[in-house]
Amino acid sequence: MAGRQLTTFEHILLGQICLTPSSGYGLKRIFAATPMGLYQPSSGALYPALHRLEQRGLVQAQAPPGPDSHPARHRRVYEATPTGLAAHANWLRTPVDSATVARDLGLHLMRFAMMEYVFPPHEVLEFLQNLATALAQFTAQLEQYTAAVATDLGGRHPRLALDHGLAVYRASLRWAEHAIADLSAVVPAPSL
Amino acid sequence: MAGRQLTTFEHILLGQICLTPSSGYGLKRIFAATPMGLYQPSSGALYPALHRLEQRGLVQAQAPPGPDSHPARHRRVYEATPTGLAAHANWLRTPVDSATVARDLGLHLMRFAMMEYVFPPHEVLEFLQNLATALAQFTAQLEQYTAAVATDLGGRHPRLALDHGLAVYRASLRWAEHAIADLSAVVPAPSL
DNA sequence: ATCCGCATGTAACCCGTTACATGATTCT
DNA sequence: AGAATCATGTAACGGGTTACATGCGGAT
Repeated sequence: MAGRQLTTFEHILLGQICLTPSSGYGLKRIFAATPMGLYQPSSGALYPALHRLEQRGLVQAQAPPGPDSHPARHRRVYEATPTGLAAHANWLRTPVDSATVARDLGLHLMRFAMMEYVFPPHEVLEFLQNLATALAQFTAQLEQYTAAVATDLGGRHPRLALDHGLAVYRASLRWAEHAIADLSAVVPAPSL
Repeated sequence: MAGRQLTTFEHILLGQICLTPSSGYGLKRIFAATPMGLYQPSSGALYPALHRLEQRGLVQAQAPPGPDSHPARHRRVYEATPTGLAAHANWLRTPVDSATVARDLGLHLMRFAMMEYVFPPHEVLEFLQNLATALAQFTAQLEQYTAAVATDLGGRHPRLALDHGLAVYRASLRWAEHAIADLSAVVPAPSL
């Protein structure tokens, strides 16, 4: 039934629509307003992606509500179908892989931002815990690699570049731990 | 003369070849061995890219050196042409834009790693200084944005995600400052 | 003799970018 | 009425992924 799996972009669109029914243009504005629009989708990416989501039955354009004359012609507001909501929740539950956590960090943060009203607190904490574990593993591997090639690195720059990675992922790990503490404060604990 | 500008991927391939003449397979191995091959190029991306670089006259396959029987059939080792070296140096000199420094951080680190034997120390320091400035500007903007939307952020997660960005880019900035200090120690200063 | 790793290449497919086209709504 | 903005769409193009094809070289 399901064809190939969704693009990252499609997943993010679907997530936004799950959060708030939106039109294509509305989504564009959201991307533009978002902290420093790191990615500004083009029309040629946006509208075809929405059509694909619609064809899969993950979203549907709201039927023009105005029963009168010309019912909101041209404006297509999409909302998520039950299938779409399920697909989105499923995506949010994708495990964090320590081998690719560095490459996918931005994506994981996106997922974290989107799971606030979809997951119960304990599942959010579980996600953050997995993220922290993956980051810890990754940094450990990086340290190990650094130690292994300590001498025969061709020059100072590669070593400094490694240091950068280490510094950044450690900061990310500290953030994850802080976020866990912050969110745990509200939800004291699953009582056991 | 020059068609459209090179892909990021093409620039990185060119840079590697400038550093060390390599075959396609050799480049593949380099990517695989590099700290956790965040990106593993496929044959379908690698070989066509090398052909494009060759057609532009940026690299050229070494003539089979063995004058005897079958001169290293099948192995194509590329080396950079003067044009290629110039294009690479030019790419390394691309300014760091504070508006996109977050998106391009990985790329800038890649460039930093590659400029060790291409640039004189003072130019490397200049690059790091520009990077630091851009990161400082970017984090300042992020802080400003955070303050502006402090109240009407819909939930806790978006705020935490912003905190993550801030933490990471601050770590990057600290690294840049550290790298400047580290490299300046060797090159005391341009004497004025 | 065969199997595996080296090494290069190609074709189908998909998606994002660029650039353009088009119509509706609102402001002046 | 005319301009700017809202809003959706499409065509050409390019490049990356997947998957496959091919040939050479050394190992068992």
